[in-house]
Amino acid sequence: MQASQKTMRHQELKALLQNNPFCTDEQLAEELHVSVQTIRLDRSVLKIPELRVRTRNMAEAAQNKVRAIDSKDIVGELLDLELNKSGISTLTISPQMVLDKTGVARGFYMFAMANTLALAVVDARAALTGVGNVKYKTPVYAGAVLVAKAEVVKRRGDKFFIWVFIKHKNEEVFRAKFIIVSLDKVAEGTAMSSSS
Amino acid sequence: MQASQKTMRHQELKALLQNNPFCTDEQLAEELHVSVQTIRLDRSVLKIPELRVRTRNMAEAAQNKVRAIDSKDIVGELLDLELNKSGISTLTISPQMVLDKTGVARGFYMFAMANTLALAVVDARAALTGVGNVKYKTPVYAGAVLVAKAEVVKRRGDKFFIWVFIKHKNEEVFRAKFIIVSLDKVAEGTAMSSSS
DNA sequence: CCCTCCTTTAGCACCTGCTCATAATATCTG
DNA sequence: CAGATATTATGAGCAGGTGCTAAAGGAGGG
Repeated sequence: MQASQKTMRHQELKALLQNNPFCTDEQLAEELHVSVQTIRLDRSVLKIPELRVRTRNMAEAAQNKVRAIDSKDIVGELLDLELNKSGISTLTISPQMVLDKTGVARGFYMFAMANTLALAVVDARAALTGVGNVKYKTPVYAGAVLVAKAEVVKRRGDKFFIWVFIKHKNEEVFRAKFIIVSLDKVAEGTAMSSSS
Repeated sequence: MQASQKTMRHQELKALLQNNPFCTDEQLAEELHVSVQTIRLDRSVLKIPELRVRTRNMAEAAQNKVRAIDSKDIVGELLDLELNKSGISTLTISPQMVLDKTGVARGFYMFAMANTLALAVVDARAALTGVGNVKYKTPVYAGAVLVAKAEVVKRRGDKFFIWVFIKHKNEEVFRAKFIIVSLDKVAEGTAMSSSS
């Protein structure tokens, strides 16, 4: 049960291409100490296309895909939702989300997560954030799986008072209070009163 | 002075590649009703690389772009900075940053812009946001060019109290108060003495 | 009218990074 | 040891070019 060198090589191959997709078979062969033919065979087994096709796919995908980030990746995924009452979402901190210097996640990801969840909770076709009040309690590092819970604590007319807590492994890392203004009835235009 | 058909063809060539970069010389030749050799010659004059290189450049650029989005595109560009005192940055709201339903910019872009600016102002190798207090005053739509001004209003030890105002055409659309905690001891070479 | 200059084409050798097929070795396994 | 499996070698062919040389085609000037 030596996990057949082949299988291991396949893993390595995939890993290599992961962090450098622009690699010719020749380079891969050298890296893995096998012949070019072996690499070709491996690629064909693993259904990995040749360099040019890989490159091309990336270039094509890039034209459309680039923008996927600013919705899903930033705001997390909704797990549970009770309109006008509460909601739960998760977000995994990726290495791109942290500051190089400290390795700590940029604060606005937590804000975005909380704010988006708060907006989702409000049962309105459109809603805007009026005020926000946030507190960062503990730094968060890459890889952390955050869970946010939002709760409507008060409602006055078109204004929803919502609290959001974000936890990482049962430790609270962030909390926020929002006042969300529903634009549902109030037609477009100056819906934002938000007294100062 | 017939603007030499050649020059016109060059323009057309560039235009063609603009909206379909994945085009072989052969296809281009057919499109422009000239021979492949002419296309090659034109490309070489215009310093347009061959298909494979073009594709590759795009793919490579895409890799960086993904990263560029969550830093630059979200947080704006720094225009002016006086460490420990003030800073100014701009951010243009792109169509991707708005909510489909209302066309209003997602609130966390303003938050991210303000927060990042506040952090930049603090003259420390590392700093974290402690608390934030934000208020959205007016909705912002795509195309808006936002200008944020940050000012340190108070400093107590490692805590900086910073106010940030974001304006769009002289109208205040957002304001925030942050307490930023510096993780440095005391920044060296500070321009401002500031009581400690 | 011919001659010259510029543009456009053509032809050929070569390159990279493959595919596809076929065959010859290694290497392990029962 | 045979047999299977894994690896390597070999050769032909393809796409989409580069680079170079050379020839054909006007269009205008003298």
